[in-house]
Amino acid sequence: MLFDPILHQSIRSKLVSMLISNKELPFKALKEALDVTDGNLSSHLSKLEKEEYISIEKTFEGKRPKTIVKIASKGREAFESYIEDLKQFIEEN
Amino acid sequence: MLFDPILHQSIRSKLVSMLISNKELPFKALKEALDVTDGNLSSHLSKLEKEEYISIEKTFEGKRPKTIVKIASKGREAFESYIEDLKQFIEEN
DNA sequence: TTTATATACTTTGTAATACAAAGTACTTTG
DNA sequence: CAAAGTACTTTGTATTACAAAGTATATAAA
Repeated sequence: MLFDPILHQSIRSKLVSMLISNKELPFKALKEALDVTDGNLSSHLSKLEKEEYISIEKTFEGKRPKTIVKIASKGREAFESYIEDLKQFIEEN
Repeated sequence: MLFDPILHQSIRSKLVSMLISNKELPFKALKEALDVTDGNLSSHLSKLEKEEYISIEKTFEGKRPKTIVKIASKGREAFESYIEDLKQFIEEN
């Protein structure tokens, strides 16, 4: 039984977890909480968006660009399954 | 908090888990249980051995080569920590 | 008895990943 | 208005994860 390869990665699982408990988060908040470089976060977000696990909304805060990230239903379901898989793995060990 | 990159991989975590509950296992049994190709298993074993998570013993069964794999103390400890990390992650979610 | 097939692996090649560095497009500040 | 800052994305690269091909020996078939 293989774990979901999209979520079985330290940064992405934490990222998705944050989006589930927060409804929406800006790029900067994610970057700081996850302690990653801009480029690294950008590529993880692109990957999650491509898989439709999250949605990315580009807005403005005053005159500055602002990227708002939200969980998508597919991402929420995948995360729940992933947690169940982890639970089962732990129970077996 | 990042998960141990050696263990945070579907095949390797399952492999190490098998070694913890089995004391020792031959190459073939691992290959069949994990449902991987020879090459893939070989490289995962090499990686775990390089990290001293496992030990690999080359013996013979009759005239045929036989590779016996065992958990090493470092691997056992790392696995226990990894499980604790997973538990904590689950509790937070 | 050479030839083929099987066993038990390891090495090599390659596509995908994870990351930082560099780049883009502004905006603010000295 | 030049320099520095903000908010990202794109590019380059080292590392992975995997299967295909290779190595070495053993057994079976012709």
